[in-house]
Amino acid sequence: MVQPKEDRRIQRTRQLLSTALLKLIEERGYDSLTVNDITEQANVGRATFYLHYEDKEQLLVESLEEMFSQLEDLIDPLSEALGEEHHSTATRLLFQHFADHHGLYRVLLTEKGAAMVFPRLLEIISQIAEQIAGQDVISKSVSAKQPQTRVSTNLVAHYVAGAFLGSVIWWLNNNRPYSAQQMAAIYVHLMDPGVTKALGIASAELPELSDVLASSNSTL
Amino acid sequence: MVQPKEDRRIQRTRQLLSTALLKLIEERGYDSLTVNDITEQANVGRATFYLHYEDKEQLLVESLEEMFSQLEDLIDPLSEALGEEHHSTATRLLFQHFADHHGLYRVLLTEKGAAMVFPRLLEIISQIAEQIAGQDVISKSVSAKQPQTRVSTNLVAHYVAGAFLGSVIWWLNNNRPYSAQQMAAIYVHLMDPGVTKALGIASAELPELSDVLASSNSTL
DNA sequence: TACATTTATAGACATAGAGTCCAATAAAAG
DNA sequence: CTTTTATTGGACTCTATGTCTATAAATGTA
Repeated sequence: MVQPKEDRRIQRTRQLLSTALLKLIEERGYDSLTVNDITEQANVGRATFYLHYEDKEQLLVESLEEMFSQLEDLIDPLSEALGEEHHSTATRLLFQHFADHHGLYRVLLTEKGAAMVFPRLLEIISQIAEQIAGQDVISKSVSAKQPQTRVSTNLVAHYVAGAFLGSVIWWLNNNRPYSAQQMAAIYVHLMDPGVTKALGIASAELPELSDVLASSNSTL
Repeated sequence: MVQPKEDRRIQRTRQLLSTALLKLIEERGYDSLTVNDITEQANVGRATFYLHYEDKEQLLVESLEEMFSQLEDLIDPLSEALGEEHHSTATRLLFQHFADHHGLYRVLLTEKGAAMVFPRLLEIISQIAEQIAGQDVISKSVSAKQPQTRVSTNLVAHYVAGAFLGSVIWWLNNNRPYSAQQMAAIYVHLMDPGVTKALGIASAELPELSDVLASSNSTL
C-alpha cells in the first residue's frame, strides 16, 4: 500500500486552510468564522475549500487532530524509559504542550464555540492516564500488595483527565503564573495518594512542593 | 421596587419556549436546532420568539441559568449545618443533581454543540468548591496547624471542579452504573488527602470504599 | 363588563452564508 | 510536451436569520 504521493497543490491548499483557520480562531474565536473568512485569509478560492472539506467543522477537526497526535506522541517515547519519575515527566510534558499552544487552547477551551474540543481532549487525556497506569513499573506490585476495592480504571482516568483540564483552563485564563514544571508538581501532589493508589501509579519520592514553587520560573 | 407582575402571556410563552428547547436538545442535540424548530415544538409563532430572545443561544443561557441556580441552591442550605459530613453530603447532592437531569446534561457535556456549557459549569462547581473550603469548620484549624506552601485556592478549586465534571461525564456516558452516593464516595476518596489538605477540608472518617460499593444501588 | 394596553401571530421581506456546479485556466506529473 | 488534476470566479439554489407590519387575541384595570 504505497501512498499515491499527493499532488503538491493539495498539500499546499490544505496547509494554507489549516493555518488560516487556527490563526483566525485565536484572533476572533471559532463560531463567528465563515468559510469565506477562512478562504480569504488563506488566499484560496471559496470553491476550493469544498474540494477538500465538507464544512468548517471538518477542517477544525482535521487541523486539531494533528495537534492531538503531538499530544499522544509525547507519551509514547516514555514507554521505554520506565522509571519512578516517568509519571511526573509525562505530566510536565503535557502541561508544556498546552503552554506551547496556549493562545489557541485558551480560546478553544473557554470560548463558547469550543464545539467538541473539550470532550475530545477529555478522551485523549483519559487514555493517556490509562496508558500510564497500565505501564507503570510499580503498578503491578502495588495492585498486588493492595487488592483494594476495584473502581473502574476508566472512571479514575476521567477523573484525572478532568482535573488536568480544569487545571489547564485555570492556568491559561490566568496567564500561566506558574511554569509547566511547577504546574506538574502541584498537580501530582493534589493527586497523591488517593488517585495514584487507585491507578496503581508509583508516588515514591515527590519533591517537596515548597521547593518546586520556590525555584525560578523558566517559562514566564 | 415592586416587580410589575409580568403579563401572564409573557410567562407562558417563555416557559413554553424554554421547555421546548430543553426537550429538543435531549432528542436532537443543540446545534442543529433552528428557531423554527423550537417555536413549532412550543406551538408559538416564530415572530414571538424574537419578542423575548435575541437568538437561540440566549434562550439556552436563560433556560440553563434556572438549572444552575438549583445547583448553587443545593449548597447554600448546608452552610448552617456545618459538620464533618458536610463535604461528602454536598458532593452527593451534586451528583444527584446531574442524575436528575442526566438526559440533558449528557448531551450538553458531550455533544459537540455544548457551546459554553462546560466552561460555565466549571466556574459554578469551582465556586462551590471554594465556598465549601472557606466554610468548613476544620478548615481554619488545619490551615493553622499546617501553614503549608500556599497554592492558589482558585487553582485547586478548578482542579476539583474539572475532576468532578470528568467523573460526571464518565458516569452519564456509562448509564450511571453507580448511585450518586457511591459516586460521591469514590470521588471523595480520590481527592483524599492531597486535595482535602490543600483546600483545608476535613477528611475525618470516610466510610470504607468497599462498604459503600457493596451497598445496594438505590438510583438505578 | 367594557376599555385601553400589551402581546401574539401570520406573512412578507431583506440578508447572509452554505453548498453545488460549470467552464475556463493554471499547474503539476510523467 | 502531453495528460491529468487542481484551482478559480461566478452564478445559482436553499435554508435560516432577523425585521417589520397589520391584525387578532388576551390581559389588567377602571
